[in-house]
Amino acid sequence: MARKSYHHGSLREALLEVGEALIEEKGVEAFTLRECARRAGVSHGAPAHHFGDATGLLSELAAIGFEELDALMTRYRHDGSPEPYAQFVATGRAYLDYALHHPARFQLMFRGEKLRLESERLGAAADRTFGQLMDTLSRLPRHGGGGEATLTVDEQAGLAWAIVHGVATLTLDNRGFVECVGGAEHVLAALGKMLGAARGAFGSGQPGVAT
Amino acid sequence: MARKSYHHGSLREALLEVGEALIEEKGVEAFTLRECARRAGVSHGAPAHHFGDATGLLSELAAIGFEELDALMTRYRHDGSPEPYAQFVATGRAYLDYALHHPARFQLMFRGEKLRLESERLGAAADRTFGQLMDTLSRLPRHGGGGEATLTVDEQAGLAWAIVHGVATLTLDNRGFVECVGGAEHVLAALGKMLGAARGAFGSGQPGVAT
DNA sequence: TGTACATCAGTGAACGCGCGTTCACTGATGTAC
DNA sequence: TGTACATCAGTGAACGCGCGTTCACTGATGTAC
Repeated sequence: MARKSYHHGSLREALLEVGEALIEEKGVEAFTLRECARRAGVSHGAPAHHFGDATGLLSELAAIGFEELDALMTRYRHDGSPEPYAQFVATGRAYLDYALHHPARFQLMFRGEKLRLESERLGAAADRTFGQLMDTLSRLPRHGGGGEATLTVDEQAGLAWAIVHGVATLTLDNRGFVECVGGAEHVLAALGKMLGAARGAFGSGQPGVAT
Repeated sequence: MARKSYHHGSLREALLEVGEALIEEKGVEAFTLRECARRAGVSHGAPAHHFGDATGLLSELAAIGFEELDALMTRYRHDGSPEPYAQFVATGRAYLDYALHHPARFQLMFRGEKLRLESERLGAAADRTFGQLMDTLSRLPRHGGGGEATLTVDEQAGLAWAIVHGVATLTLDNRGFVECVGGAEHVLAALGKMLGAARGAFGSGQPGVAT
């Protein structure tokens, strides 16, 4: 790992890798630029040349996170049936998988703390991800009747997003949830069942099973 | 506000009040014992006599939070119809109201960071709250068929909890959510509609409307 | 009622720590001519 | 091909900051006799 040259060569990438490992290991709160520099084997002033300050680096990490999540959703959707329900389930599955496999980055991305929200890359990546989410949900067929019980696209999307996000954050943060109702898989399976029964509200297509 | 005596008299309570204000104002992460002491007009060593360290004080705050949330749920349930759906909606409503009115404390309670999880008062209060949640949900009638689509108590509870928690955390943390799908009220209304349509899965009683 | 003593609550000075930030610097690299 | 120069990336010492923790202390309070 010893550097030969005075210049690192790819310090930017190295800092991102090391920063990722750091938050995954000790939590977002424990993140410091100095520790990052230390792990990258570089003096503590060096990171400033690339990221300015800690928020800069974390925002970049969050942006990468959204890009990955977006790609994961696309992949899951592509690998499954094109049927709207299946697409919806694939998207939710990707969201949940991402959260459970990258808990610290998920928190970084969705809590929005310590992020420079004006960051162009971050904003674009987040918009693209949320856009894909909304797009998938908007393709679900509406409830046929057109009466009072019809859910609008927004309502449908909000509920679906809330369920998946709720399962993800409760599973990550809350022991009580896991103890009381079983793990995320358990709840996901229940969601599949409910979608079957509730397809009147969520649209009239075939229910996709979440397992 | 000047103290007459050398002893504060009710420093413990004062520190809790001041700590509450501090996290609500600057976020849980910015909480320090020294700032607490400063605001209570007391030397920075004094809090140690009552709480040991920062985690001790925060755990006490979280315990109080659970006690309040538990009481709020009880009140909402008591004020509404005894019908199972209404009870369920009242519980969720209390959960959401609490989160939106005490965002920092809600985060403190549910993220579980910086808490002494062995704390007796905290554990008891949390258990009681989650118990009430589960109890309310378990009274919802089961789906009649008994077939594959039947949700168990745990599944039903997990889904309901996840929805409400998801709405709460996304509303608090995520600008994108609010922009894409409207506010918490909007989503709650949608939940009411969906419950109507999905009552086959959530039980066969009267649907309660969440608005 | 008074005295002696133990206990408790709050003080304030001191310590070491790791942090972010600054700054003059130096080694490496690229480019113009 | 060589030289001169600008620019960039990384160095390392120094600074001030607020934090938690420790410790000997002192004022107040309660209790035993």
